[in-house]
Amino acid sequence: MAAALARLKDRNARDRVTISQMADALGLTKSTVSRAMNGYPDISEATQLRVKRMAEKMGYHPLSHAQAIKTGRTRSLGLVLQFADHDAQRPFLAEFLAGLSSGASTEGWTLTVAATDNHDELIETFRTILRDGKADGFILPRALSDDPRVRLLREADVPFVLFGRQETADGCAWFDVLGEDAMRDAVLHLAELGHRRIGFINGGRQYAYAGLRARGFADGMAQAGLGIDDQLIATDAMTLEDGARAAARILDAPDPPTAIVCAVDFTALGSYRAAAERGLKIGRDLSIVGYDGIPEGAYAHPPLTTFAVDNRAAGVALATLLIRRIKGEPLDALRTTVPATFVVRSSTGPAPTQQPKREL
Amino acid sequence: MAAALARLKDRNARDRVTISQMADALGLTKSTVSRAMNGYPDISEATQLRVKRMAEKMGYHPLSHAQAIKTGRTRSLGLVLQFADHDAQRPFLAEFLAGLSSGASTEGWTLTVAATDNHDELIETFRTILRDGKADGFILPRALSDDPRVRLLREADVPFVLFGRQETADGCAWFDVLGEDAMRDAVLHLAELGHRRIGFINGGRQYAYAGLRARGFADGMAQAGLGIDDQLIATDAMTLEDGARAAARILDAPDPPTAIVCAVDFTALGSYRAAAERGLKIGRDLSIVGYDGIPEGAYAHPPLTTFAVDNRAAGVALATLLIRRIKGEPLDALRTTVPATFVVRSSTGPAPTQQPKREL
DNA sequence: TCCCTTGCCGAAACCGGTTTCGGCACTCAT
DNA sequence: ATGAGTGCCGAAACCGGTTTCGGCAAGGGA
Repeated sequence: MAAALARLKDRNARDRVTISQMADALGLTKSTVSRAMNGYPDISEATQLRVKRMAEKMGYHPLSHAQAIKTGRTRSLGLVLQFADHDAQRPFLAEFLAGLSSGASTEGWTLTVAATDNHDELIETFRTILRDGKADGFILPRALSDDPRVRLLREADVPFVLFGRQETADGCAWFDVLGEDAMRDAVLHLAELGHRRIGFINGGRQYAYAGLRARGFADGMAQAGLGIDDQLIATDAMTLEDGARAAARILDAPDPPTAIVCAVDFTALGSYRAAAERGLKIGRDLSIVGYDGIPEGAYAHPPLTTFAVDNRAAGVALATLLIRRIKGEPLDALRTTVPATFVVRSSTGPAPTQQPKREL
Repeated sequence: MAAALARLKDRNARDRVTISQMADALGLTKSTVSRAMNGYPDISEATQLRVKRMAEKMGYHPLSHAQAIKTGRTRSLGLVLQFADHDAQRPFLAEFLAGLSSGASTEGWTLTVAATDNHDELIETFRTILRDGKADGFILPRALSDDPRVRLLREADVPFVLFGRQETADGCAWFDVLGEDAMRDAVLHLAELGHRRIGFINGGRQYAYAGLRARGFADGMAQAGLGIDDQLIATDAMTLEDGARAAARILDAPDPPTAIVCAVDFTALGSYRAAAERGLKIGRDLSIVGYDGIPEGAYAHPPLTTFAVDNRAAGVALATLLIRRIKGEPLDALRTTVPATFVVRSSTGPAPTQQPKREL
């Protein structure tokens, strides 16, 4: 603790070591030290090593904003959050931030975040951050199918990475979880349990993932040799209430399903409600599979079978991708996907042999 | 949109206007422009106005990291999040961030955030941010009763503001919500409804608020002329599960209460569970008052009576307080409290005239 | 009228880095 | 031996601001 405090004071006491002090200590000039630190080829291996060792020893860390004045880059990642829409984003935010921060800091970068309410303000926010050089690039969470941020940043030639994929992937780096595979596997899992009529509650179609997950569901149904009944399909459900509504409609269809796949955990939890109102016991009369892996799912009754996505890992990945992007790596090397992990709990079970009884 | 794009490009196209361009356009020198922009008294009113008008006209914004090289200040606020403990913080995070960002940006400041998992890393994180000049001060969320961050930053003479109050308030600026008043009013509200045996489920005692809320509860009981039964008191409950456990113990006491005040909404929701397991109908057999105003409370059955705290407003307040602190305002001017707003919903009702029946 | 303030601004140094430009001392082929 | 490269580093300009210092002109008191 005492040591930590002393090191904290270092900065305030202004005994931060500068490049000139390094140069003096080494008997070199500032320029040589600078180039050695940055690995310029015109500095000999031996000198580079000597300089870097001394930096280690003296605790020399170049001041990022002093470098920025010449390089224009400040070693910080930008994140602009939008809260105008539903708040489904919130449970993920903490984990996601932790991941971003971790990914950034291991490379010596930092994270500057801003939040906006409306669209106009959003653009203005990007502009301000850029103008002030507070970020060298941006992480764009929740890719939209037609994303104005992407158009903007791409044309302005500002580095960015998407969390999510876009159809028009040219000119974009991204990281994404394979939601379509999850939806497909959900269907196959249910089919294996004997379900033949399966409903699907998709998320907001403005998001890029909606198309992918719909396709994944369809693929699963096709692979399982099952037909899709439009009456059992719902879209644009993001919240618990949306899910309850959608599930209610689906369950009240003339020929209701024995299972529902939900593209979003919240709507799965909403389906619980609709099922309960109809006297259906989840896991027995009706199977439900969610997606996201929100903590509430584990505590639900019964615990929700779902596909968990690791938002912390996503943050780490996105941060490192963006840093590489800023450093100039080609785009095609900067596209990554990971699978969601299937968590089988108790909301799925064998298909009921007869039509579920309506006890209410 | 096109205009927005053009302005975005501004920065990349490097046609950002510098202080030298300003000087040329005005027929002044850099130094005069700089001092005029910063309101130095040795520049005439007329010139200051002329310069500022021109800055407006040309869109001149001094580069914060260029200033920082001399001033050491970069116009950014630091926020270090900790996720080691329970995740009760999460639902507030989004609103809180939005508030911070908004408060910062209206003053032309930005927000640097980092997240850590463990304690050692925490200190290291502060140090790194400070060393790199990525923040001029810190916002410290969730004040602890004995907070190592406070000790550290105070001794290192780094500006900061607390979200929450401390006993040893000397040397601290803070913002807080009057949780103690809320607890007191909760008791008084219940007493007015005829309740005479009232339980209390407090939050984690490591947090500064716990002591305050306990005192508020005690004050309310005293004002209502009611005695406190230790068997109806629980502490250190933060999560829904904690609340369920605590409520179970309290409800199973020899002489159970007809109402419970909870220092944390999650534990109030947990109490719902314990009550349901005992066949008690919330709002009739058992009244519950929460605190925080989490969204889930509104959707609970029955909707939770609680004290809502505006985390967005808290963020705004904390950001502006910190900025003023960094600018050198005296500490005593930088302490603010606001009341929580009482939201009466359906989890509170008149005290049952007879002992509640145990239907289970 | 003269000197001393005072108000206002310019000149230049400075902050902590990066980058361009050259130049010196070695090879190495001729 | 000589000229042309090449490897390696120093000198100095530069980035976009801030700050110190000094000087000029106007005003005011004696």
